[in-house]
Amino acid sequence: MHEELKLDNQICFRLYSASRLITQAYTPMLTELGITYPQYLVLMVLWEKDNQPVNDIAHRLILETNTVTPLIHRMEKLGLISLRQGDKDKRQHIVSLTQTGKAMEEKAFELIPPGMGGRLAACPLQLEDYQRLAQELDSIINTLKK
Amino acid sequence: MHEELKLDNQICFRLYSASRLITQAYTPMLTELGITYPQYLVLMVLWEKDNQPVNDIAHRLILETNTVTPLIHRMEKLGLISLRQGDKDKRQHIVSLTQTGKAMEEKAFELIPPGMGGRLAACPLQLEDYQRLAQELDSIINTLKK
DNA sequence: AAAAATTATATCGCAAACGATTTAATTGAT
DNA sequence: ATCAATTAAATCGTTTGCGATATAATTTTT
Repeated sequence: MHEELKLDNQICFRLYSASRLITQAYTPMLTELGITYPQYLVLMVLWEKDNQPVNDIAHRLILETNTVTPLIHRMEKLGLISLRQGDKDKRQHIVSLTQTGKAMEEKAFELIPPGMGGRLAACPLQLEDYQRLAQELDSIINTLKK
Repeated sequence: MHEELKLDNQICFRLYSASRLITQAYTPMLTELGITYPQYLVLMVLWEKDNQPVNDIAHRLILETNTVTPLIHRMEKLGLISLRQGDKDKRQHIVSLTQTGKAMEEKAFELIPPGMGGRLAACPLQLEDYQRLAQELDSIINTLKK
């Protein structure tokens, strides 16, 4: 039995598990909003800066367009965003928030930070632990994204 | 614009991105072995302890059986594992490694630790950083898993 | 300016995740 | 012992994630 191949020694498995569990913790609030976690990510990108081409959203989320395109189209059907062709570059599809999409920011603000705070209240990590964790994760992300 | 809803302030987005990127870093080696990352996780569980029911594997990986069952069946088709009914509890399906599945441990040992070491060599984190990271992730995982 | 290379998005197919439900076997309660 | 509750797997449907490929528009080369 090689130590390197034990599940308990895998940082990757921890990231995978923590990521899934924390996404699951978001789910009750997101269900109340009628969206999924990746859809919430797209909304956060657009709340910060509206009217972005698919590619910029994908780049910001470190995803490929073959993931983002269908996601965007589902969100269009939900009435959260609208699409129009770019006028400078006709290949681009510019994604914009609808009124519904914009209005969701306030609802998310009321639901999600308190909801997640409650969910993580039992976690022994302090503010500075989360800050260091964020830095460590950024190191990994920056090393691995090409 | 609420600070709490900025992408850059989300620990969850960092976990999601780091998890996907590190899984992607495994992919070239796993492709050489002919398996996926979740299949590799199942193999690690079985390399540590062979002949486990589906439920125990799911529990170890913090997954539901509706994820693990199809995964197991794909691995059976690949010839990595075999399934038999439990003799004590006939509801259980016991998962066992085949010779191919057992033999893959050595190949994985030769490919994956050096491959991932190379991929993360440019990452500024030190051994103690990874150890602390592991602890912090364990805190989150233990808080959120019911 | 025409041809070649690049880029933006979309399409296709497959493997995960996961909520919800189903089936069969086991355990617990009366 | 019988009936109800629980448990182990499986099935179904939807959304992601991603490799591979396709299409159309733009940029670069020649």
